[in-house]
Amino acid sequence: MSTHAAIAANASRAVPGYLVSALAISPASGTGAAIQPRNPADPLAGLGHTKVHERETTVFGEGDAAGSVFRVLSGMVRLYKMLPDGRRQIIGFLQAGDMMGLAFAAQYLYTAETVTATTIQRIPRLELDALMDAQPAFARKLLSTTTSELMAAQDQMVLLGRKTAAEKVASFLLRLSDRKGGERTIDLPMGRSDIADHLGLTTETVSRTLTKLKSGRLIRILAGGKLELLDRDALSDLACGF
Amino acid sequence: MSTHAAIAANASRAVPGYLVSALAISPASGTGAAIQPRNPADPLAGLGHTKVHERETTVFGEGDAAGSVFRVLSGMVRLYKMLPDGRRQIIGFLQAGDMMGLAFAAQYLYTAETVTATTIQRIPRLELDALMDAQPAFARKLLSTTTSELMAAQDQMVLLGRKTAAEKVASFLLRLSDRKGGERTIDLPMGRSDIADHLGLTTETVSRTLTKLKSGRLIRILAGGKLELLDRDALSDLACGF
DNA sequence: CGAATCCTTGAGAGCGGTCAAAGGATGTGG
DNA sequence: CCACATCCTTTGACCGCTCTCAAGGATTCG
Repeated sequence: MSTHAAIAANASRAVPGYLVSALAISPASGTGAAIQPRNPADPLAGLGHTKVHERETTVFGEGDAAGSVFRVLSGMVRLYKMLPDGRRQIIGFLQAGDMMGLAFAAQYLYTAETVTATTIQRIPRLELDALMDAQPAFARKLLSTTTSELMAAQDQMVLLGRKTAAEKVASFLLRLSDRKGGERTIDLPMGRSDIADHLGLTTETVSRTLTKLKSGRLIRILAGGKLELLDRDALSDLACGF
Repeated sequence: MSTHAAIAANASRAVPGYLVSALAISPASGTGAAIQPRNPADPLAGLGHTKVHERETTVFGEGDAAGSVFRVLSGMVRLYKMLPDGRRQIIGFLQAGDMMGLAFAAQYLYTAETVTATTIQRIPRLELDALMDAQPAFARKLLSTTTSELMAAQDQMVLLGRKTAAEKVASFLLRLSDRKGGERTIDLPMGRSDIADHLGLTTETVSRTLTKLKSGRLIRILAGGKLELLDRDALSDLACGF
């Protein structure tokens, strides 16, 4: 019951991640805090094996045989699909608490790469299945979380299909902020080309748009890949509701 | 009980939520065949209430209180989200077997309108919850279907973010065909502006692109909103794998 | 500290959007 | 059953947002 309430609360985040197949089990998700590997309230705690991956390395590739699901405990991961000629679409950025590889398919349908050094829990499918059998409530939890991801994916469709470059970038920054609980200062550990491939733009357009937001005093770009939101209301207007 | 917890938590959303998922429960989906209301192999058979909706009518609107989920038994429905200034993104077109309104949110996150006259089964959330409690396998089935929807949503992100107009239209036509089991002749009951708002284009661009495909002998436009795929291989090359 | 990588900025081009109007299809009333 | 009105589609001309190509500058990492 308390577990269910917690999940429902996560599922109802005003602006959940833009991640895919991402499962935010822990209420600490998104605050930058890492998931604790051994938490009695976490059904996945202790399952599988946990490993630290270096920055800019591949966790699994599109088309690889899919035997496990993964959960990010700390750090950041990007998921993407590529067209034959190299065009790339980043499906989402995963942070602490998010899951990936959940599809019921024989192969992974996207590539997962670390952006920063990342701690990842690898859980064999069989263990996850066993957990769902043992705890039917867990299967419902997974359903709820997957549905939230689907909602986020639909928001992303609106962004990609109908928003201008400035609206896309503003939406992206606000999402990152909301994910950190609405903080003014956010991390941008990923490069401009990652942002571009997530928003359906080019690196040049992302850079130009950020410069424009900076000139308009809506944001301030800080050292170390950080960024401060100076005028959240103006950004929100620009974003057209994420 | 679990339902109560979910609803209470959802009611506390700071921002009206966004949408939901579409699922294909029936293997007969997309063949044009209608779902049978009383099929012993269908766990949803006989649940809720079934009604025929006229063409171009609203089933539910974004923001409406969400008390039921719906399943399309025959006909076609479009799901869309709108930006404040009227820009529209069609999330998807639903056919026989597809479900909508599945999000665990207090409000529907998108609008559902019929394209053609459509038979729709309305199932109260409480009945669906009861079914999941009674048949854990059904919850797993819903999870599997929702995951498939998520994969489709990710393909759509690639389409919207990285494909050209011609690639978008070719992908769209091939998807419709595949949904009908790969038939050469497909139905296009929706208007050009519906297609445009699904692909992130304008009606003019959709029209021009179809004309170009017609000139290139890749397709043939038939009377009554039908279309024939003349060169599936060429379309497939164009589409870059959907 | 040095070198590679990434970011920013500029100039110009092109794809798709906008505006406009003619051509067809659909549906309704006479 | 036909005439007319309305809506949708198609086509054309032009525009502008974003992309492409290019180069200088900043940052990061080994």
